[in-house]
Amino acid sequence: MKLRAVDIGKTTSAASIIFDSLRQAIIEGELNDGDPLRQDEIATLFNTSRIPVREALTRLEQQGLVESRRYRGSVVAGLSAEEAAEIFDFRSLLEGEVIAASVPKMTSASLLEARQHCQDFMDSDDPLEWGELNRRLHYALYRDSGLTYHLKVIDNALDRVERYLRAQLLMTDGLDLANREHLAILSACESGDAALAAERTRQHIQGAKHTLIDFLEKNKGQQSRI
Amino acid sequence: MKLRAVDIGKTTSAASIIFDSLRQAIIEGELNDGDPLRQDEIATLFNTSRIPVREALTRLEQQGLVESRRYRGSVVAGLSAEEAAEIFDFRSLLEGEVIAASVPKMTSASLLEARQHCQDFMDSDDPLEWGELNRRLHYALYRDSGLTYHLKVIDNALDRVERYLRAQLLMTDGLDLANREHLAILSACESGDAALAAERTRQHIQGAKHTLIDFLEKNKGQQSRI
DNA sequence: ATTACCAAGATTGGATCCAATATTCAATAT
DNA sequence: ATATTGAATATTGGATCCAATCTTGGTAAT
Repeated sequence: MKLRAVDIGKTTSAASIIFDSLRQAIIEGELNDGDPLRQDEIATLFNTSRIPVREALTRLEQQGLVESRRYRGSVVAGLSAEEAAEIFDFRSLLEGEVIAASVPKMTSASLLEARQHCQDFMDSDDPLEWGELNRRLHYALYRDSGLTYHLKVIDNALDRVERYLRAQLLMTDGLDLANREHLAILSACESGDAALAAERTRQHIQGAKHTLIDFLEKNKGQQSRI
Repeated sequence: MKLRAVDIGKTTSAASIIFDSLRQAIIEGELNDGDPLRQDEIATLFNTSRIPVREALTRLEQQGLVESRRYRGSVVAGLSAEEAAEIFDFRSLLEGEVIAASVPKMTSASLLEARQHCQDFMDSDDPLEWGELNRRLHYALYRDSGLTYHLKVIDNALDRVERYLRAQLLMTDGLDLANREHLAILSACESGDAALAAERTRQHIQGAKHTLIDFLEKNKGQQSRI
C-alpha cells in the first residue's frame, strides 16, 4: 500500500477555529481595544458550548491579545503608545538579527518569492491584505535563517502591533515609503550584504515606529478608528 | 467603612494554581522531556475536575513548555541541542540590549538588591534554588530599563532552558565561573558602563551556551538525568 | 441629594456527563 | 511466529449543569 491517508474533515478542533477567528478579528482591527469578549456570545456565534471558547480565550490571553480578569471576563487588549514603541524596538532588534543570519543562507527561490511578495504588496490596495502580505514577505526574507524560535516570537510581536502598522501605512506616503524600503532591503539581500540588509530592516521598523508615535501624538485622546 | 476586603483563599483560580505547579515541576526538571501529562491524573492530584487542568495545559502549551496533540494528550516539551543553542543566542541578544537600557536608569536600591542576590547565589548550594535566585538577580539588573515586554519574553525564554542551565552550573567550575561573571556584570553596572555591562552579559550567556553544547555532545543519546 | 445596602440578573469558573478518537490486546489468518 | 483485525479500554474534546462572583438597579437611611 503506497497511499498516504489524508483526513477530510474534523482535522481541527473547535477551539482552534475559534482562536484563529478571534485572532484575525483582533489583529485586523475588526474588534477594538477594550471590546468585551463574552463567552456565551461567541459560543452561540460558532454554534458550540463555552468550553472551546474558553480555550481560545486563554490562548489569546497568553499571547497578549486579550486581557482577562477573574469573574469579569475578557476584553481585547489595548496598547499604549509606550508599549507600541517598545514592541517596535523589540522587532527592530530581532528582525535585524534574523535577516543578517538569513542572508548568507538565502536560496534563489526565497529571493524570488520575496520579490513576488514585494510586487503583490505594491499591487494591493486593500488595507486588510497588507498585514498578510507583509508577513509573507518578511517570512520569505527570514526563514532561511532557520531561527524558528526567533521567528515565532517575532510573529507574536507582530500580532500585537499589526493594527497600528496599518494606521501608519495609511498615512500620506506611508505605503510608498514602505514599498521603497522593502525593495531596498530586498536588494541588499540579493547582493548578499547581510549587514546592510540588517541595517535597512532596523531602519524600516524604526521609521514605522516614529511615524506611528507622531500619529498617536496628533490624535491623542481622540480614540481614532483605524 | 474604609477597609477594602482582601480575600484570603480563593484569590487565585484552580487553573492558575495547577499552571504554576506544573510550570515549576517542568522547569525544575522534576518532570522530564516526553513525560505524559494525563488530565485525569493531574485532576485527581489537585482534587479538581479536568477543566482547570485543561486550561493550565493550554497555557503551558502556548509557552512552549508542553506539546499537545489532538486526542493524544500532552507531554513535557523536549529541547534539542540546536533549539537550546538558539534560545541562548536569543537571550544573549535581548538581555544585552535590556541591561544596556537599564544601566543609565539604575537606582542604588536596585544595585544593592542585585548585590544581595549575587551573594545569595554564592551562598546557596541547592541546585533547585539557583533558578529562582538567578531570576531575581537578573530581574534586579534589568527592571529599571522599564522594558516590560522584553522582560516578559526573556522570562519565557528562560523557562525553556532553565533545566539545561542547571546542568551547566553543575559542571566543574560552572558555579564559580557564573559567580565571577555575575560580579563582573554587576561591577560594570555600578560603574555606569552600559556597553561593558551588555558585553559581559552577552558573554555570560554565550559561555553558558557553549558549555551546555559540549555537555550535550558528550552525553549524546544517554538521556541524561539532570 | 447622597450614600449604604440588598436583591435580582448576568457572567464566569468548575463539575459532571457524553461523544469522538486513540491505544491496547486478544483472537485469527497467513 | 508474524501480521492483521476488531473489540475493550483509556483518554481527550465538547455539552450541559451547578456554584461563585460580579454588576445593576432599586430602596432606605442620613
